[in-house]
Amino acid sequence: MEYTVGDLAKLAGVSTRTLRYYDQIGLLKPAGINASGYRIYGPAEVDKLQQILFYKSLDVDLERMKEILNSPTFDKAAALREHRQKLLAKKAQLDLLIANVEKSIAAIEGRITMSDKEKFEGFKKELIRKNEDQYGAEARQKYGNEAVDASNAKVAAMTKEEWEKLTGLEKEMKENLKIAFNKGDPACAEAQKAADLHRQWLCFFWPSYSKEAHAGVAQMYVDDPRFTAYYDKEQPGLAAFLRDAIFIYTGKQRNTRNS
Amino acid sequence: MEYTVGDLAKLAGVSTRTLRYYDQIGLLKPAGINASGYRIYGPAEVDKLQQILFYKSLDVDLERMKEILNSPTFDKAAALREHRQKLLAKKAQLDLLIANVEKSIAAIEGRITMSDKEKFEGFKKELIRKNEDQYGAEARQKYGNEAVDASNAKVAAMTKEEWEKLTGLEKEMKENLKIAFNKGDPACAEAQKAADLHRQWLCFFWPSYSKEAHAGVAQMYVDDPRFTAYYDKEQPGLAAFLRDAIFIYTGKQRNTRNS
DNA sequence: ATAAACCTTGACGTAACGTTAAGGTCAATA
DNA sequence: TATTGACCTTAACGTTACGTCAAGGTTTAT
Repeated sequence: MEYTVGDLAKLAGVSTRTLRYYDQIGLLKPAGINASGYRIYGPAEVDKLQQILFYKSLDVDLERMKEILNSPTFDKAAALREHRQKLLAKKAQLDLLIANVEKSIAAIEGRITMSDKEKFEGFKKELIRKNEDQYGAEARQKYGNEAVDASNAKVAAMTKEEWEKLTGLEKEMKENLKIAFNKGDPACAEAQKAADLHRQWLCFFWPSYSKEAHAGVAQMYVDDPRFTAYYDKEQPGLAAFLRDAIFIYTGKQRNTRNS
Repeated sequence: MEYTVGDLAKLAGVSTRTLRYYDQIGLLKPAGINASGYRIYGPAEVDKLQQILFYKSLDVDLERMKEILNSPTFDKAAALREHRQKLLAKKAQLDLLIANVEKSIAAIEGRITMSDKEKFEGFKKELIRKNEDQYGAEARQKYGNEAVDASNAKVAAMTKEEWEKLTGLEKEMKENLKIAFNKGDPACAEAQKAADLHRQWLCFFWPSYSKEAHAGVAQMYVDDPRFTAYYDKEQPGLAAFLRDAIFIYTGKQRNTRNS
């Protein structure tokens, strides 16, 4: 398969100017030149252009590409594996930026206040990474705090309205639940109100509501430690109490379940 | 808080030249100039610079930034949410590139032969995306919600025995996942084992398995705060790592993997 | 009071092309 | 056969987002 500049350009999605420039700087010379002075590229050049575009997507400058691609010890597979690693690193960096954005959204909405220093942390890390990228260092990944903040900030990714409604629902539910818990009766008005609010909360996530599913979730709050911990944190026994209230709300019989 | 160019530059991790340039082109004017002609920046400028750096990380050119930031209808929170969407889109694009790299490695190792056209597909898609990015097309992420919510409903309806089987699977998956996470490679054996266990876990609920749905759920683990919080609680970054592993797993599914 | 460490405004350099400009080549058509 | 239009060529200046001196004024610390 032989290509002229235009053919290869179209194939690769780059401009003909780009190919001529690569020829000019000696990055990608055509396989030959025909009688009328046209550049002719072969399959080897297609492969090399692919390599070039890969590296380009990584922001490797053309000078460095020449070094890499002209190296006699150049192992394609190894280069691609390295490339993959870099792409993954880039993605990790993106995660960091996303976390920062989400944090900023939260800040604007008044839930968190960020110090001026904090505002730039994501970008500073990016600078460091770029440096490391450029000079081939492979050390990285200790973004502990940021990642934790990221997961917190995920909540911020919801629209403001969603967030407010959700937190409002949850807060109201908990208030009712605590009052009911102190009364000790999962059938009392407050407990049933809490169960109803919990249903609304669930409906926020679920496309369709069913009593059975609702009861199932309530049971899971007791069986699954991650949920139990959440509810029992403020008031031990609250998870089980909520389950009882929901069982009554959904009409499920209180049978022999332990915990 | 008042800053001179050097102060702000240090804070933001940019050069003083950059700040003078932004002043020059009217992108970021200082709050004022003191008696000796020094530029003085205030908190509003810190915020604006942050916005600028956000957009810069997206390859938005400075001219467009002026339009965006000087727009009277400019809503910071909305802009950030849009920004976040773009970052997520960029990440999706990275996933595409990674898939392409994986494919190329396979091709080099003789498992597949790629046509010349195929070799450039990833890059062409990138071009399209860049265009869409530039001209304000919106994000489109449709998959995930229904599937995940459906699975939640099923979890809720489960018996305790089923639940225990499930948690067993999950525990084993997590063990593999943590080992893999420490290695840092979502393509390594443990990570892929974890992805496979995760598939089994999913098959517990799903009537039919599909790679696309699997990948969709993996993405949800990162997008949905409920899941992210769960995975990242023990090991920050784990949700994203699991997603990456699953993306590789679902992309490589064709290569004789059994279980 | 003098150096170090800031700040100022030019002004030229750069990477990786985009964009004319001015012209040669090739296949198909009037 | 001549011309059109889509190719190709080299040459050269333009662009973006700064980096990098240069030449000089200001502030702070000793």
